[in-house]
Amino acid sequence: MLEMLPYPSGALHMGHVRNYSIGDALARYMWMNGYNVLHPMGWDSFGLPAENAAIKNNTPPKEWTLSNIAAMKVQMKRLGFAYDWSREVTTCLPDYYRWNQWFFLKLYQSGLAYRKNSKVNWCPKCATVLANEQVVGGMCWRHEDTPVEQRELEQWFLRITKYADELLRDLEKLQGWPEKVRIMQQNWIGRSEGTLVDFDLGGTVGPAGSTITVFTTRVDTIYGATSVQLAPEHPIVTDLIARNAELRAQVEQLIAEQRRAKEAGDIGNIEKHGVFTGRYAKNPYNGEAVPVWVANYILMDYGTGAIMSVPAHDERDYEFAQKYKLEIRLVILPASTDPEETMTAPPLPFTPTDGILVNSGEFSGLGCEEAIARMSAMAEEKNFGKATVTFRIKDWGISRQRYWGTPIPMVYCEKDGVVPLAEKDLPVLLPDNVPITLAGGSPLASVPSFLNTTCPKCGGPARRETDTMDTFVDSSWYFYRYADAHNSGAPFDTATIAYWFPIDQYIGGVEHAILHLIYSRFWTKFMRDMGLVKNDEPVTRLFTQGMVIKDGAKMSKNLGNVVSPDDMVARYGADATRLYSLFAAPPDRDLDWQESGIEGIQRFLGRLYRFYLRNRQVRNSPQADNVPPTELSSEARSLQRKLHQTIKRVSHDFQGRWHFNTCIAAIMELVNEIYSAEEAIAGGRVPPSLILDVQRNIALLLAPMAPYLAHELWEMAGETGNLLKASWPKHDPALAAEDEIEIPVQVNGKLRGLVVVPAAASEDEIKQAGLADEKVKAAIAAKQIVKVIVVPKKLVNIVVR
RNA sequence: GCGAAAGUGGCGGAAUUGGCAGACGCACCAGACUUAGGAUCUGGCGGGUAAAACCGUGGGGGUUCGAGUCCCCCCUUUCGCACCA
Repeated sequence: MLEMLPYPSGALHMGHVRNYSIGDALARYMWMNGYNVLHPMGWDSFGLPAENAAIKNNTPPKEWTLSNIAAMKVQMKRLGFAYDWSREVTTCLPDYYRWNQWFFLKLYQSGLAYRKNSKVNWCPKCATVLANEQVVGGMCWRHEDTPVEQRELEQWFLRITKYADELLRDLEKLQGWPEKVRIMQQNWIGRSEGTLVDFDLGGTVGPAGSTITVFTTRVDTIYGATSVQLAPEHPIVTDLIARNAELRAQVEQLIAEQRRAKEAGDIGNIEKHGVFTGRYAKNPYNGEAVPVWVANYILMDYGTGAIMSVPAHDERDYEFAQKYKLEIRLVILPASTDPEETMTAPPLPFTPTDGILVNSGEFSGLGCEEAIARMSAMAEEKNFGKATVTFRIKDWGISRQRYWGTPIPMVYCEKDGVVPLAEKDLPVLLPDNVPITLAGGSPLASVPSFLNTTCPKCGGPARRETDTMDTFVDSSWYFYRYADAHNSGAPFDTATIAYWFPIDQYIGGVEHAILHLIYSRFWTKFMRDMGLVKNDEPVTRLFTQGMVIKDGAKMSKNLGNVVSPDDMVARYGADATRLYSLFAAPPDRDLDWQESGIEGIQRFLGRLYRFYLRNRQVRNSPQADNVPPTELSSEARSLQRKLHQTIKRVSHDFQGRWHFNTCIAAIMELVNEIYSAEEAIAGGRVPPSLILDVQRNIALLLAPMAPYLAHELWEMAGETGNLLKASWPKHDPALAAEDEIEIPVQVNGKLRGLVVVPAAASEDEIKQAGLADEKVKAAIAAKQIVKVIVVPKKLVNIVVR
């Protein structure tokens, strides 16, 4: 049972309290059901806020982070979450991050970590690089108002794309994950099957034989291609503008437009512009030379950065062709059972894939799908293209120009170039007393004692890599460490992992649907391939809880609507705080925090407590003197029935849908029932053994959700053993059963009366009782009964005319 | 634009399979206890009516003896994706 570990910002917020209250309730429930539950906690403790705090308060990141951890641990303990602290994982400590470095070396050896000069996302506020996943709508994921810039930098990348296909395919296996998260990952991976086709530029531009390779998912429409469109940053364009000043100016404008749109996050709405290069490229299928354009709606980082433009069968191409009066050539007709329709030209652009090819040489008459297969095969045969698969997901850039992260264990030697450290030289320790600025550039580069080292290969002078790792590296495998937290010879022991993994249940916010959860899946697959783990996936079941809302908005410091857990605990107690976070909404939905709501919970707990206080003497009653149900007073029998019904309802919700709000409501109903039986209890009409039974069971039912009070009540009921080791109660169906039930009687579907019948009444008896009801009689007087519907135990409906 | 989820009293939310809509809690009203009540206990509480009738689950149609629940169309909100070739 695992909840996502927090970033140690200094204080828990209500979102954490909710997340951990859900997880703790489930862990405790599982313990009471006899399972061996591993329920750990840790700290995702590298990252930028520690550096910001260092600047602001002049406190070293390490000090700030460790004191935050200490403070938050106190908060967690106060809330009563049952974690195994002996397995605590703190990612910023060397005994953890050394294994990040170890993994990095393994990745490097496997060719999965590599260095590349590339255009990267740069957040000026963070003064560091961001992974693609950390760019949200053109903005930094941490600074919603800061546009991400593009910079050219040399960076370390992890080859997550090697697993792109498997990451996509295995989503199928994750049936215990929310559909929504699977779809988000599927979109992120963005697999697309298509064809690469070379358009020959030979004789028209550049050196003879040079080609433009386009990527298309609709090669079947290629006879309708009337131009080729290049991304403004395409290498061929770069080459062309080097020799054409006029074109250069125009292309630069396109680039600027594209960049602006990207930064504004509305690249989807960019006004399509283009410029003709004056060159032509040859369509290898029909030998036709089509004009080559540069257009701002073509992105260099998708596919090949070049497309064939088929205006008749693509919306974007259609729009573009209309604007520039390019030829629009129809090559697909609708395939319809109606021959008339098949012959008529469809409204343009016509994009379905179930049409029939026309004007397409030898391929005319084929259906689209078959045409795609045959045309791809032909391209490969004749060596001008091939079927291919592209992905939207890119390799994971992990270099960060920051101090507070895992040092990357590589050195640069003048003689030997890039050299990995040996495993025995790990960990590369993060030095203390490093001046932190947000000036940009890696802070570690300013620390000579860190920077200057010797080459592991030749022993000559070398300098260390000064970038640190993205913190998502830390969280990609932290949960494995819980299972073997003190292993100093390996990240963990494989056999131990095989016992605990995959994680049965992981709980956290949906905001990690892509970043953390896709990196973790990648990391697991890599570890499996190196033989370190046996599972293909880290997490069998994932649950994403809703946000905590106040006054209609997500709690945030900016809006000033945060509720402090410490305040709540001080005013209402830990149990009430936890219980309210479970009661106010089902866990998958957003929760609206209302101060008056938690007061109601506190009242309920008080009511419950007073019942135990008033009836302390029952603890001495012999449990064995059970009175047969038939000999109980009606008040006692009602109470007994309600008790067993409550056990049934609470157990059911714990096993199924985790609607703790209705669990708590059920226990409240039971307490209300107790209060209505108060007089009977005082009058001695409820046997002490039954009262004691009620007391013991309520303590058990409440134990997962309100542990402090539950333990106290458990003792008040005369028990001394550990409540978590007591078994979860079972209801007795016979005792839960009603003797009599109320049956609504409808006439033509409208409620007209209520009759009380024995629970075991036959259909006919129910029907007769319904027909005999005075109100019903009145409603059907002078009407003809067409039929009578009797649903056993549910209702009677009399249809009259 | 595409995809998903949601829409129920004054509020948070119940109604697990088509079967008494509004459990439970909050707020509110009344009463009891009390010097006092922001404590506690009891009762009331969708709209409407003197009481009924009747009307009520975003709107409009439909299926059914019966629809919050199933089907069709539409509206609103939230989230995700968005020239992905």
